[in-house]
Amino acid sequence: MIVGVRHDDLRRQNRAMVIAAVRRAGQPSRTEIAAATALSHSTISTISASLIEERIVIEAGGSETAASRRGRPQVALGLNPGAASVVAVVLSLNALSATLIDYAGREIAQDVSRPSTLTLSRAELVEAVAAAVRRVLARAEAGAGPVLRMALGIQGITDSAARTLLWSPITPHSDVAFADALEAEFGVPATVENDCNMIAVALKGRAPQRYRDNFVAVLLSNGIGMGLMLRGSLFSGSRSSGGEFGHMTHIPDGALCRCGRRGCIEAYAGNYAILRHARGQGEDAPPAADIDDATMLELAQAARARPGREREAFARAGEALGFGLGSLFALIDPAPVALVGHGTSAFDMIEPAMRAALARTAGGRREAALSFDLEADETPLIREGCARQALAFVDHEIFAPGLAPAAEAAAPDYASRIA
Amino acid sequence: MIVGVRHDDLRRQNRAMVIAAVRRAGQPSRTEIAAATALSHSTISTISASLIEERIVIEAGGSETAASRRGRPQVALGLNPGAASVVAVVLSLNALSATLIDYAGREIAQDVSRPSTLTLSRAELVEAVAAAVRRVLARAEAGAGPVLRMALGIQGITDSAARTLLWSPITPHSDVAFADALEAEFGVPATVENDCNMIAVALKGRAPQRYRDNFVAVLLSNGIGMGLMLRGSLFSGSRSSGGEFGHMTHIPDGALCRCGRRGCIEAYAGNYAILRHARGQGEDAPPAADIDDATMLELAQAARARPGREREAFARAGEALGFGLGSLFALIDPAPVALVGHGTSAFDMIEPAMRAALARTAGGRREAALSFDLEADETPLIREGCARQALAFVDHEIFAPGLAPAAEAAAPDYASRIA
DNA sequence: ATTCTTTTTTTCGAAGCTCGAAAAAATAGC
DNA sequence: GCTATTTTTTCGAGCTTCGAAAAAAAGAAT
Repeated sequence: MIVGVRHDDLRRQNRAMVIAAVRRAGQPSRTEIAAATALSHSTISTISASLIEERIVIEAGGSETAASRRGRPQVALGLNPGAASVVAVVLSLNALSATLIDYAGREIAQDVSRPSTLTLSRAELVEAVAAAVRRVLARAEAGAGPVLRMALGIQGITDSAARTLLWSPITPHSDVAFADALEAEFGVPATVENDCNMIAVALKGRAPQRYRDNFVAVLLSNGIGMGLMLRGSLFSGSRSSGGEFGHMTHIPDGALCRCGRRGCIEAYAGNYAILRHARGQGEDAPPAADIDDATMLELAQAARARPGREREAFARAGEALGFGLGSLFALIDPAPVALVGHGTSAFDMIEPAMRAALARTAGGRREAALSFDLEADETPLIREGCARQALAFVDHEIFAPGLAPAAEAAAPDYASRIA
Repeated sequence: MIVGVRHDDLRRQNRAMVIAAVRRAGQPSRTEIAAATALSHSTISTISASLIEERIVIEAGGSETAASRRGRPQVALGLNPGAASVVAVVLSLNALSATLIDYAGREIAQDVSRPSTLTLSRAELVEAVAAAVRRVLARAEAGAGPVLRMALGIQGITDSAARTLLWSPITPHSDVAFADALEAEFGVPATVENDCNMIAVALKGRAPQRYRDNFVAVLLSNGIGMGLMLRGSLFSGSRSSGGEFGHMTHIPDGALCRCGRRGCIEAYAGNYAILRHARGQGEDAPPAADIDDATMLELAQAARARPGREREAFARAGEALGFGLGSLFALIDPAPVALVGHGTSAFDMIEPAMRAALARTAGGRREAALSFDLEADETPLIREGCARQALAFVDHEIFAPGLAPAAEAAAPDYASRIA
């Protein structure tokens, strides 16, 4: 339902805007905030006064105010690190980390452990996560702000409310209600986020100029994941965490996929598929659940050294990715593409076939000059994305609370073209 | 850049909201508008007073006020048909229509003609459209409101600013600048819209309950088109009119497509592909540009009558559509699907193979019970979509002018899940 | 050392918007 | 004709933002 804009929404909205401007710019002066938000100086003055009074923002004693020009020096504002904190948890195959992050986005404490995720029972898995959070909270210094949000990044499919892990390759259990468990124990709102979505959030945060409105992050590991940003915000399907790029069909009724179906992109481009082909096991060989990085590096070396099955396996992976990206571009044209994960270490073996395939698709016709950003280690990105996502929640829903902004307020289509 | 909400944006926004509420509800009372927008009665009273003074809205003399209850009767408000008018032009293969529509959305006049679009020169094609607009304007009655917007719906690819037809199967010319030509002659802002996008807009207007946030309209004709609605607004790619579902890859290096590439969905599911296969011409046979509906009906009859090439051709079309939809669902899960166009008349021959293919995809796993809405005649939908799109522009940009609403105002991701 | 310039930030009154309560309007029921 | 009921308008209060002017704080000039 369309809903009108009330008068108090206005303040809420502008408060959120000021917080966002400070988070983005780091240590902006009031004048810079006014310029960034197009609000008047007096308004910024009023809003920042109340934010300072509430200890959300602090005056960061005009330290490195660049070359001090003439005139009254700007006084830098910064987010008060002690205003709040959030927990970012990253759970992947046999690896778990929990990180406590202050309101300014800096790491306070971290706990890393290596549970055997494939063999743990459902209760043990949940307990492992809870215990990691417990440990990292115990490790926090006295001055840390109250924990106001937790985000758990996991490879797999979550429900659309981000409360439950529906399915994941790292555990045999389905429908694991992580968010409820964490909320029950710690009394802090929590969400379960898809790892690739968090990667996309992190990329947008790191390079907002490059990763602006539409882009895609593809994770190359044992499986193939995707995080999709459309019109500047994360796109997840209507019913689940969305973006299952790896399970688009590449070859109808083709190679056996980990998901039980046939011909998925992943069944050609996932690590298990590359390994399977390199070892000449045929397309019906059951996918390996856990392949260590060293094995994949060996395969890549072998592929570089001489023609043969290994080289062919990487080329087939590239071909699958190229056709998949071509179809993706045909549909939604998400210009920059980031490839993330250990699989990128063999990108030199993958790229030629990928570009060749892409060039043969309709979506790829404008992509001849497309460059791919590579990032081998996905874990820091996932952690960073979780932290950003959690902090954004605190910014909007706790420090600028009120009614949700009208969905209607999104720019209408004919206008969005002009912008 | 994020931009703050100014004080006057508020009025603009709420004005637009009231206009939208009236357009949606038809003849609502002030009380109903207040309920729909969650604004107070006093605000609605003020805003509607000024809209009435400006002759945008009129009091529609409490006519059919249902069973007149006790109390002061509601006075229905309606859009003033004479406040403005828009022109919706639909150009398709060898067919052209221009329709003048009043501000209340009712048809005032129409002009239908049959130019040979494939053989006209670029200038003649533009002139044909301009002439149709000229004729329909001449046919308007005296009381019609000023024309404030034109929208031209065409099969093909338009630029992202909706000003130029980049490519279309209905003409050999590319980069036809229809919008500039129309604006130059008539002095009215004009846009060129993709036909399938307009179909999606029309569906949303006709059944907003069913076609709400995420859905897709697929046009089955000589080519395969798609209109994609994401989060309640039309999605077009970053650079062009987007959604080239028909050119997602079905079979790598497969059948020859009209676009010159190989293996596109269209190269199996388009009319020319069905015809080609039914006649045993092989996958490299050049696509026919114009196939009349009677031919396709004959093929469907033959397929129904007996097994053979015709039946096989429709099954292959279904299979291509099924795998394509499966990939689409894997990516973005746009729950309701509408199939539009003359191709739906053979849907009984297409559906079984389509569902079978869909069931074999990851995206199709939840779609067993998916029902497809069929609509054989696409032209009225395109016209309706153009009219709605043009009227929405008048509503927002002319009758509630001001700065574009902040893009930032879109609901943040964690919130959108709850809604 | 003092005054002038320049730039940032705050203050203050004005204008605009929405809201709630109360009043006015308009009709059905008795 | 009076009362009850519902819709619509009116009016003052309370926010918010804005522009202009004032205040603050520093470097530059004398």
